[in-house]
Amino acid sequence: MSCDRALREKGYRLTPQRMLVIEALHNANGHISAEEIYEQLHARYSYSNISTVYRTLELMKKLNLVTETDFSEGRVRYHVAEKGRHHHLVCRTCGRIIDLDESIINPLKDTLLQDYDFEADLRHLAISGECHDCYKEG
Amino acid sequence: MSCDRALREKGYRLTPQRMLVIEALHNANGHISAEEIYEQLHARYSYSNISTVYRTLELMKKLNLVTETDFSEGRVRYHVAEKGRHHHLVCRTCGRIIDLDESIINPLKDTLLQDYDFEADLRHLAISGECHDCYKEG
DNA sequence: AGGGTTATTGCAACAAGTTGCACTCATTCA
DNA sequence: TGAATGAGTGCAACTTGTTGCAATAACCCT
Repeated sequence: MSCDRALREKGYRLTPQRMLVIEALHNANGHISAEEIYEQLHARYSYSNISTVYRTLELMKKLNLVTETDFSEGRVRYHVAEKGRHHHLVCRTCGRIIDLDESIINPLKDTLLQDYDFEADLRHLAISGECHDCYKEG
Repeated sequence: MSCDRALREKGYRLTPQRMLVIEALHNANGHISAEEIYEQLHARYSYSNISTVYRTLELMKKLNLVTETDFSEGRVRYHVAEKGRHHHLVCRTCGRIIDLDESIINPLKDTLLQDYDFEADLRHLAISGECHDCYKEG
């Protein structure tokens, strides 16, 4: 759906650069890096700069339009917020990734809200650890 | 207690650089950054390099001697693992930090282990969100 | 449609962290 | 004790991401 409109409605300008960043995010099926977004932007609009990509992503994070997730691969990845509310378990040994429904975090969120009056932002986590097979061997 | 001994026992060498990194970590009350560790190291041992600090911290993380925590301040901070098992709630609006006992995460850890056979590494988290006062205003 | 306002951009410099390589030196073993 | 081994280091180059600033251009208003 329309990230474009969300930006406009909040009073932000809809530049060609921003439109292309949004398009790249929507076309990516799954998680895309800033560098990959920039490649697509630059291919169609050569007077552009990766700092614009970072600034656009920063803005979209602030507006809850994208989530940022660190899979411990040296760069973070982005994902349209509404396209899938989920988390990941990342095995530090074999790299295997297990997907998780968002609801698994709800009890923790509820506890933090009730006991600490804290509204935790826990969308799209990548939780590091060890999967069953690797744990057995280690 | 003796990080020194832990390194030796695992067959790693105890160099002056490593000893000074360990000392800085132990003397710091609270969370210390790589840069701060390097300042202390360099003051006493001028032929040293910050990459050694990073490599030592990496090794100590692997051996569960230190934990690394990202307070969203542009650099991560380190902490001797045994000196306090806890987490932090960081308010993204006012920056306030609320400390949390380690046990708060246990139900989630248990769920991940039972339902997904996944041994989650959830030590020393900094959970971002909004505290009561800021949430009321937003 | 055209002009003014100011958000947004490109650029270049910067900061944190990582990596490959050649050299050093702690440890092992004869 | 002295040589061989390879873990550990310093250095320099690199990667990802951030920031200040001057120039640009999207949007609003007439």
